[in-house]
Amino acid sequence: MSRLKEQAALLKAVAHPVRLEILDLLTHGETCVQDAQELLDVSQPNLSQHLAILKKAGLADCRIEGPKRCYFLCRPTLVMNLMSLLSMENE
Amino acid sequence: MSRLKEQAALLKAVAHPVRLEILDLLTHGETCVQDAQELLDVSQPNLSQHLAILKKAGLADCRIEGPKRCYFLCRPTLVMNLMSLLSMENE
DNA sequence: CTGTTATATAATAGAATTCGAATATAAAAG
DNA sequence: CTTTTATATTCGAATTCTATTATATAACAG
Repeated sequence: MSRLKEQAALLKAVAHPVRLEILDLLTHGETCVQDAQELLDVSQPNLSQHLAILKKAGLADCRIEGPKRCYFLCRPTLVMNLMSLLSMENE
Repeated sequence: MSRLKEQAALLKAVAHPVRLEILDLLTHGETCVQDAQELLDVSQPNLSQHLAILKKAGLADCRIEGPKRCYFLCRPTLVMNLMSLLSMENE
């Protein structure tokens, strides 16, 4: 049952349109917040909040590079498989 | 972007431990509410609510059989693939 | 009809999510 | 130092989710 809770928590972290978009971005490679913001039409604080949620869920992490944070996927295969599942019209 | 919202909505419907358990049950075949309740440790009204959420998300539907409702998966392949993704420890 | 079984719906209260606004931090530039 | 750039954190209000309780509906039995 705690297994189910973990799985549900993971799904909850993904279950948001902006976070899906972030994850999709990250499948194309490491991205810093600034670059993501230009592509995503979200405010900077809100983007930070979403990134924090993904990080907490163990899906993303970041590397510090000067004043920038470069985010990347921790479980790229999982994310990519999930995305491809979602993108199938039927089944 | 509305595509993303739809995908997020689908994930949200799945992102709950009880609903994950229900979906898992349904992968084993059609199940009536009564039988599900015995296996799931949820109250009858709560179970009905969760089933309604899955139905609304287009993941499940039911067949009326006398006083019983037999629930089944509308997109079994999607659900099964999702479950198997979630059950992998890494990746 | 009346009661019983199986399920759904409505109402509510409390918890959690969401986003915007303001503020904080930390690195680098000057 | 002071300012600027890049990002994070905090707070609060609005919304949404969740579970419980109570009530409703629908089919069937007697």
